[in-house]
Amino acid sequence: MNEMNVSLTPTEKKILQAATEVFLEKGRRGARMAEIARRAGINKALLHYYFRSKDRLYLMVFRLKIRQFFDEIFASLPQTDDIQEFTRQLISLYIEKLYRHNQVTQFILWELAQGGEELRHLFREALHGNQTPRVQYLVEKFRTAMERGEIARCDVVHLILTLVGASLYPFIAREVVETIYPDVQVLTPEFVEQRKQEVFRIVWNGLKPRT
Amino acid sequence: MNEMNVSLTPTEKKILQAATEVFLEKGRRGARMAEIARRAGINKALLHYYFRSKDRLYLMVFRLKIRQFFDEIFASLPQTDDIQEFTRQLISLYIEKLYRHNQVTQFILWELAQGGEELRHLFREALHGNQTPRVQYLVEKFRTAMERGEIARCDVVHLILTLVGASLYPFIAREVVETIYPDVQVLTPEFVEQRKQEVFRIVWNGLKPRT
DNA sequence: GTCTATAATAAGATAGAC
DNA sequence: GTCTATCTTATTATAGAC
Repeated sequence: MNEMNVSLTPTEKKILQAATEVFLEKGRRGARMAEIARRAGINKALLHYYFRSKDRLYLMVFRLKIRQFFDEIFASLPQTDDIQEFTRQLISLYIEKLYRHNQVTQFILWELAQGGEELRHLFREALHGNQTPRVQYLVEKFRTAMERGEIARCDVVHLILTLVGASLYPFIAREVVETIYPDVQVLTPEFVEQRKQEVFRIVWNGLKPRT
Repeated sequence: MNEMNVSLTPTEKKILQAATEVFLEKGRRGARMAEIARRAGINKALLHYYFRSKDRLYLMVFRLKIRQFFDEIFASLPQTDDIQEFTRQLISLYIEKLYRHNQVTQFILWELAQGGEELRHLFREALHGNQTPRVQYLVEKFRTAMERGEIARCDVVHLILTLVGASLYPFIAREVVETIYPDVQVLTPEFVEQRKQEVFRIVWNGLKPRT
């Protein structure tokens, strides 16, 4: 689950591993090259030999993780034509990925806190690049269902904001949530399953055709 | 809207103002004392004269803002006994505060990214201190309504996670959201009103008694 | 490729004059 | 209270030997 891309030398892998850890814990600015070197079992000079600067190293780590995350999601989009089932599986997939790629949610948090510039960059790239068909597939799916009257006409943007916000929040605010509700353990299969069901229930309530 | 507490000297106010700006932009570690001093129109020595260290200054700024935020919310909790109306007003109040105290959401983001230690501290303080009655007022309100059958029995924790997540997300991911949906402007009265309605609609769907 | 040593500078904190 | 000058340490980055 933690492998970096193959076709990297063992040293590069060690560095990326260590860098990931430190950037996650301390953030882009708070991270220290010396600590990354220490955890990778090498020295600072070698970091610069391989990645030239702290900034380049950060971008390498960050983009690798985020791309991997979204690639996995788009690679396994549900195929069913039943829009209710599609929605259920989509939410389940998204929350499952948030759960399994916990590092990614942490990176997203850091990025958002800094203004999200790198995230915007990646999104623009994805939207203008070869990800476009996959993104459009999603939008088309809902648009078609809406035209067919299989789901209610509604503001799709707000619905997506609700879906993403409700899914993401427990993972990014994990420590706080677990403090306020001591019997909640976010990173457990049980909680994740409950969350999938709850988000689907609430989103589908907002989608299903008015009767 | 931006005033710091009164009973502060003009210099202290200037410092807190400047510190707030810089900590918001750069985060706790990324912020530079020299820049805070420059924006406050003074020099570094004076910062330490008033606040002893960067850490103390940060905590002062952070706690001031967050306390003010939650105090305002708890001070104006809706009073109605109609649970539907109560829920509507509660969501409206929360989103309105997120909108008006945009700096607070930014601080919350930074804090969460760092693991939320300071936030946890404040919550524990609030839960064990004189805020307890107000917090319990909220919980009791929903519990009572549930016992009376005015709302469906459901997992209140998940409902609150949905409420908070759906409300908070557009504000913390503003830059990204506005990149993906170029016609959305989060910090406008129009969007804020739409969001209030949407979150209420979706939450109430999850609350209203099964028929 | 990997290391040691060191440069160059950035940053928090303080001393001491006024 | 406020300033200038300075200390001390941390930190990124590089030079140069092996």
